[in-house]
Amino acid sequence: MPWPKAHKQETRERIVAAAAAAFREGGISDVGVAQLMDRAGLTHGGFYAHFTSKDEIVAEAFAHAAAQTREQMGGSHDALAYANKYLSETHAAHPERGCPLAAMGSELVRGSARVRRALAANLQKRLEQLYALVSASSAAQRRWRAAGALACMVGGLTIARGLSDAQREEFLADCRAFLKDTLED
Amino acid sequence: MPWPKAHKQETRERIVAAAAAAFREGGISDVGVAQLMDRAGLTHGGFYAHFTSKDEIVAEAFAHAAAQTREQMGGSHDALAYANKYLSETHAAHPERGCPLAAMGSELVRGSARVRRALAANLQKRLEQLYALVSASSAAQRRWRAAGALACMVGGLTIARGLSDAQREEFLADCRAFLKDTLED
DNA sequence: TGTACATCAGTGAACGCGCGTTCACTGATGTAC
DNA sequence: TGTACATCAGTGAACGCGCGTTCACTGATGTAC
Repeated sequence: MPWPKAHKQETRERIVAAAAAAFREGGISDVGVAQLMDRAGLTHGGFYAHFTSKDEIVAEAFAHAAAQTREQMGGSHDALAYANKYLSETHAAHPERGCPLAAMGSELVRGSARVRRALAANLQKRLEQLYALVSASSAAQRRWRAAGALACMVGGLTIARGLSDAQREEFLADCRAFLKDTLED
Repeated sequence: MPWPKAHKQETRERIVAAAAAAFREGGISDVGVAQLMDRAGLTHGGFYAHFTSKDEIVAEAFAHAAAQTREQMGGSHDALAYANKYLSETHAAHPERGCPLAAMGSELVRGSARVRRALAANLQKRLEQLYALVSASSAAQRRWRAAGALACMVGGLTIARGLSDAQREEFLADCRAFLKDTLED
């Protein structure tokens, strides 16, 4: 065993992390294998020693980003704090380390079966995370509040990123006020 | 004047309409000039007699799609009817003739200055359209309800499109229930 | 402890392909007489 | 009314380029003796 056995696994994880950032920043179609390998400090030829295709790493990078976002948001004490953190200027300014649904949502939904499976699985986890945080008077209300709040966060952040500074600030503030008004009762 | 003077303008509009459908269906980066010209019934070489670059038609196609969506949604009598139509199975099944924010939102926000200008202008019109339909007890509440409802619709539809049939139906229904609960009072 | 060796992670040149864009051309058209 | 002509919308071959992917190789490593 000429190399430490954890070495290849570590490199693979480094590539996945680099891809997760690169795709969120530049989009899936517009970021090439060479770019993401460069970002991981490697040359493009080595990619296929770790992955069978670009599609494979798209699915893995998405799952990585989704897990990262879940962890970042996990510390929130209630749904409102969660939403305020998600719909913050900081999150809007840093797609490369933020929610992959907002950063590359419309590209993901056109993805392969593999990508869509990853999407469905991670969406489920995010809904459960929110479900545990929202207050409601019935299980049904709790479920639709989790779904609606997530939809509002993802759509709100996506749209906000397309706006100028002043417009973005107002739009994010309006989305936060909307959820505060809705979830607090 | 060897050709009817309206002819070129008509062809141009046909290309814009074809592009608006093609980009919403396949994404901006993944749809080429040749594909959208083919969809308009023309050969790719003629593209540059009408547009200076692909970027130019991205902005125009987005504006076209946004106007189309505004018209389609314009008949709604209140905000809830609007939301129900937007978050319908039909809309989810037909991105190519639906809202461009949901179909290609994450690609648009990374677009050129020209694309982002078109995005900001059309977002403003959509917010005004919703602003006129929502009920609220203050101007501020009215504004954030329009913004929040739009965010929820765009995010909800985008996410729904990535899910399997059964999951999608439930998620859309939850988003509709959320907005019904929120906007009706 | 030092050296020869086998392993395999990573390199970089090369592949066919489709992209956005250019341009010399073709041929359908309305006008002039 | 019929024909010659000028216009220019649309054609299709060609361009350089970067893409995803392949592969012969290099060289850093742990092991055997």
